[in-house]
Amino acid sequence: MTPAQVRAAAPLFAALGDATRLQLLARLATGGPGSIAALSAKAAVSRQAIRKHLDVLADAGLVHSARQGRESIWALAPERLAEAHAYLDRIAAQWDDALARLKRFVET
Amino acid sequence: MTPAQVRAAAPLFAALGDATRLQLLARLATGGPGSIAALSAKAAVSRQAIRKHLDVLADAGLVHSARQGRESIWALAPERLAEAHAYLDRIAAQWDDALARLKRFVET
DNA sequence: ATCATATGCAACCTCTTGGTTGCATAATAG
DNA sequence: CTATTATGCAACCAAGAGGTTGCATATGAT
Repeated sequence: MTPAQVRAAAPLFAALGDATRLQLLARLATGGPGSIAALSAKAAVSRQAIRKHLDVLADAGLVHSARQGRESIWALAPERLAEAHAYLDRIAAQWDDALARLKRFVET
Repeated sequence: MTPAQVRAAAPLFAALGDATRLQLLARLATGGPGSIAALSAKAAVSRQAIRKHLDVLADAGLVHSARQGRESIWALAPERLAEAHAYLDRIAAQWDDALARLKRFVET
C-alpha cells in the first residue's frame, strides 16, 4: 500500500473508532434501515447525538440517508462498505506478512 | 458479536484512525523494529509527537517497546495483532451478511 | 383546525487529541 | 572527562469530538 492509501484509510478507521457508532452500524447491519428516532430509541445518548454520529458515518461513506415524509431513513452504504472491507483485508495481509517474518526471525 | 465485543473493538479502531499511526504501523510491518529516533526520522512531526503516537498504539496493544541501552526499541505486538485481524474478519462477515441481505432485497 | 411527532439547526460546554517547546537525565563516543 | 545522542517528562495550546439544551419547522394523525 502506498502512503497515500494509508492516509486515506485513517478517516475510515476513525469513523469506526467509537462504540456508539459501531453499535449503530451493528444495528443497521442486523435490523436494516431505520429512522433517527428508531435508531436512537435504545441508545444511551440523545437523538441529536445519534444524529451527529450518523453524519460522521455518512462522511466516511459508510451510511446514507433519504428523507421519507417527516422522517429520514438511514441505511448502510453497500459500495463503500465493500471498499472498507477490502481495505481491512489488505492491511491484514500486510500485518500477516510482518507476523510471518517475526515468527521466522524468532525460530531462527 | 455481543454489544460488549463491539464496545471493545472501538478503542482498537480509534488507535488505527490516525494517518501518522497507520504509517508507523506500516513502517514497523515492513522495516521491522526501530528506535524512536529511527521511527521519527522521516516523520513530519517531532520526536515527542511520534512518541505519543507509539504510546497510543501500545495502549491499544498493537506495539510494545523494550529499552536497549540508551534507546528504546519498538516493534509490532504479534498476539494482539492477530486478535485485531480476527476482529476485522468478524465485522467484515457481519457486514457481508448485511450486504447480501440488501442485495436480495433489491433484487426481489 | 389542532395536537403530537420527527427532524433540523445553533449555541454552548467540557474533555481529549495531536503538537510544540524546554529542560533534565542516562548512555555512548572520543 | 567531556561532548553528543537518545529519551523521558511536564507545561502549554489550539482545534476537534461528543454531548446537551432550546427552539423552529415540517408532517401526520384526530
